[in-house]
Amino acid sequence: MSERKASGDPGRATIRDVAERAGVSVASVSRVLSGNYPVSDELRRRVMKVVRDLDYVTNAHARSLAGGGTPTVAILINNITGAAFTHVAKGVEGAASLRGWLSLVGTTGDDPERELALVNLMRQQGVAAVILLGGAYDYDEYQMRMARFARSLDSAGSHLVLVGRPPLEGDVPATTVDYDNEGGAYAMASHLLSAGHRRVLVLPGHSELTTAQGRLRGAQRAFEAYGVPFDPDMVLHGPYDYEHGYDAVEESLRRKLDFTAVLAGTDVVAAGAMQALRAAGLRVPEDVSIVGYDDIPLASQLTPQLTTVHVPYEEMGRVALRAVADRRERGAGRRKGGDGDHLVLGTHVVVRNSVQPPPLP
Amino acid sequence: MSERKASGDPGRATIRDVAERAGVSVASVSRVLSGNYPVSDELRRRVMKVVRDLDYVTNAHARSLAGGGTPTVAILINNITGAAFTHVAKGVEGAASLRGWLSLVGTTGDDPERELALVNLMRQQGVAAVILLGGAYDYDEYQMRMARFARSLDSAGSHLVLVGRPPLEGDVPATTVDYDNEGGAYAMASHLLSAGHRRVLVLPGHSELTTAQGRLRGAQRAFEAYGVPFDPDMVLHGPYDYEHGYDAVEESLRRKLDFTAVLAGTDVVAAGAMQALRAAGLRVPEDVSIVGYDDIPLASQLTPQLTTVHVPYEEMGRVALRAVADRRERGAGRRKGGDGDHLVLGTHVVVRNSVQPPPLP
DNA sequence: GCCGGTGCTGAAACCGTATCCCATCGTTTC
DNA sequence: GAAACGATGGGATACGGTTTCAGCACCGGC
Repeated sequence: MSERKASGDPGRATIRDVAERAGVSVASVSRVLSGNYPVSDELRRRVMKVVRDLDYVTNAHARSLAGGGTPTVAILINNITGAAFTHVAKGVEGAASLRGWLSLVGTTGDDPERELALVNLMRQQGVAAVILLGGAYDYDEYQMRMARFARSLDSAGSHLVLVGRPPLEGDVPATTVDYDNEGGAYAMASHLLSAGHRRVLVLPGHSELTTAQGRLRGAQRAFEAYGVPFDPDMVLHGPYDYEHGYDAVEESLRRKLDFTAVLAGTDVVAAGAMQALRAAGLRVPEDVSIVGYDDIPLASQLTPQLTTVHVPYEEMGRVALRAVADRRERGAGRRKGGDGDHLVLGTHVVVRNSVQPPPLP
Repeated sequence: MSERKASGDPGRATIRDVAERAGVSVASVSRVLSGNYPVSDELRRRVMKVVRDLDYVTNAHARSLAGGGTPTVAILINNITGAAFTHVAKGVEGAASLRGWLSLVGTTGDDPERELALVNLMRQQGVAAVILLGGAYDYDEYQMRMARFARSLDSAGSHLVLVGRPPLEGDVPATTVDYDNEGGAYAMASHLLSAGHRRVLVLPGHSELTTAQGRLRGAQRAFEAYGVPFDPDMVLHGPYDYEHGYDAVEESLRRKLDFTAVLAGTDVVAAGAMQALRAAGLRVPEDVSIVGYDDIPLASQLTPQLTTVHVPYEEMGRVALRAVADRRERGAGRRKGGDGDHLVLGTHVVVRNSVQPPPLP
């Protein structure tokens, strides 16, 4: 019948196939499908029947090349099995699909090379925005690297969004969605101090990670506010994982450090710490109190349930996507820094059962 | 200079801009960038310089429209914050990016409507494969629905991969990557039985979920093999979450059910069960033993560490992607069912500290 | 010195869709 | 009854690349 292709047609059906079979023009099919142009009922019926018969779907690449197309956002995350930031991804994804947007997910595995490659890949895809999730390492290079990303994406009509990282300095075209990291740590430490604890083991995280730095600062400020001396020897840095929590507490006990509470940088770290205390025969919270940070589901599943800082991760994801959508609607207009490009969400302490006043000596 | 665009060029640079500025043809730029055709060093240098100056990246849509383009796989998952199947996603993503492939992630939220919409969306994107993650509900409709997906994707040059679901019946163009679900449950139950337990509370999961059905069958077979009567009253169905584990055990204790062990359908369910036992003043494993399923990180972070069934989730993801890549390389040739389109990976029991012989009466 | 390669480059033809612009046809208005 | 008009349909072009095909320059061999 058709001279373009043999009957055993292997590839997918095109809009031309539909037009031909329905006996109408290609333009009409396009109009029926996108529905942004008046079409007679008769034509619509004819076209839709063929569309169903052929199980036709439009080619998204061709569509977006021709100007249409569904907007897409890229989510770049360190580790998709990680606890906290997958909730941000969920928030972004949910908000995106609510608007009919698509989301691409890439994992960087903490590798700057891979991060660069992914940003470029996403730029090729013409994404509406690249959303970078998770705390960053505060190397000197970080600012420059991100600034380069931001400008590069911006000049390609895209946009960089940083979630859970510190904002970029200077006049860089990027949006930051942040939470009150330091404030949460301040409140959490205050909670311990007001319960009477004075000797606190602090496990803020990796010393070069921006979130760890903020959490440590918050804790220090709380100590100052309470007039309690802050002992640097009680601070143990390390990764945000279970093993670090376990090892740090084990080590501290071995070194006979004197503490009545543990301020963990993360709920997972707190879980490890709790396990180590228990292995040493200490009770939580009767002998030692523990607090975490993040308020992931695990926090309420531990025994005892963990007092921790709630971070609105999913909300942050939604906010990030809204920021992208907003800026796209009003034409990415004037920026000039400081505008609405740094959004900070609040945190708060969730009191559960892992804190008690310290035991009498 | 150029008559095509004004100097304030807002959009991204095109290959034509590069060609013009380098004083060469569009074809040459394309050849330099894709590198699949001989080009003189001089030309390459000239082009690459302009590419760097303009920070140019090729338009992925145009590229894939013209035939080239990087292959993309779609990962469809119920809940990106879920525990087990995110590891599959990680496996897929890792294997994909190792080959330079891209991965799209969509979440279905257990909604068949959304699943349908996403499959169509992915079909529009021209993905190499759609990988569906997680157990399925065994409604009558399931087989037909999946078969339709499979054929639809197949005819569009794509492919359906089911991970952690039962394979489709009949001659359907789909690949299934599965694990020995029933075998794992059999081994796990045997472990409890051989420790001397006879009264076991079984929390297999939602009764219509295929994975739950398999786990229940495996347990039953083990009881039969040991000649131990299987009491249906000791089976409590429910979702795979912490709350269900907690509530089921609480309820069982209230009803004064007599049991010395809990066989949970999931590590998370086991965690909930453990918490409930402890809340009732029972010790694990001295008074009651508990086992889980999945071997997610949580399992080794509980106190006591959980004896469970290891499922090679991440490996399954890698295997799924390899299957897609293989079939694409050898041209998706002959199928005719049964070929290599059902891959089963093994499971094994991981013995930790949550099982002891039952206490003497 | 001429002819046939060889090695690279350029022009043009697509890929599949959206949309601008024009043609057509049935109505309404004077 | 003619002209103007609104409502639709069709043809052509653009989107940004890849790839085929042809062409040009330069080379060696006879």
